[in-house]
Parts: sequence; C-alpha cells; structure tokens
Amino acid sequence: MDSNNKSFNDRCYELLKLIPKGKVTTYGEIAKALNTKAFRAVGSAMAKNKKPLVIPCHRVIKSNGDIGNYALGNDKKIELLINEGVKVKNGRVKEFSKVFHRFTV
DNA sequence: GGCGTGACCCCAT
DNA sequence: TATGGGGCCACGC
Repeated sequence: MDSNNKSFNDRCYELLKLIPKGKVTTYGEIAKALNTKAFRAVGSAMAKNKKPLVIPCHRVIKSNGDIGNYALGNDKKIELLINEGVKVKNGRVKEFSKVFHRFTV
C-alpha cells in the first residue's frame, strides 16, 4: 500500500514548501500532518536533506518554542527567521503561537 | 536482514 | 522554570 511513491523524508520537504513566509511550524506538527509520530524521522530528513536552499527547513522549530538546529547552522536559521519577520531571542521564538503554521486546520 | 542513530516530544521531579 | 529520563519512527550501514 504505497500511497505515495516518494519517501517519508520527501513528503516532509513538500510540507515545508507549503509553509508561508513569516511563519514557522514544528516537527511534531509535520509528523502529524503525515499521520505519523515520527517526529524524529522528520528531523532526520531535514538533517539529511540535500537541498537546504530549495527547502525552507529553517522555518521548522521545536514544539517547545526552541529553534532547534539547522544544516547551515543555528545562527543562520535564526537570522533567516528574523529576516522573515519571526522574533527570535536567545535561540527561542517569541510569539511562537502567532507565527505557528498548521497544515491541518 | 538486524542494529544504532537522530535538526524530537512528553512526563516526572 | 530548569533538568533528566524514556519512548517514538524512518533511514543508513
């Protein structure tokens, strides 16, 4: 029953591309969007992603409001988020609920 | 074919 | 509020 031809990690990338600018999402929400609890697999997919420039993986943060990590560097991720309009302080997102983007409404 | 690891999350103290 | 421990899934070797 392969509903999709793409791998799990590919689906994560597709979801990331659906995230509007100035918004962020969490690994847990992505996993939920895929109907799974593989929060870990989602992060692994980002870490192994081959095209960080094609995928806005910098818009993905942890559920506790922390920035998490980034392939190009956490600092770079924070810079990008701030550049997008997301307020970040001490590696933590301010107004997290406000910039939080949900796939399933 | 099986095992370890990871850009995690949740709960308890 | 901060810290520690356990559990979850998919991928790579």
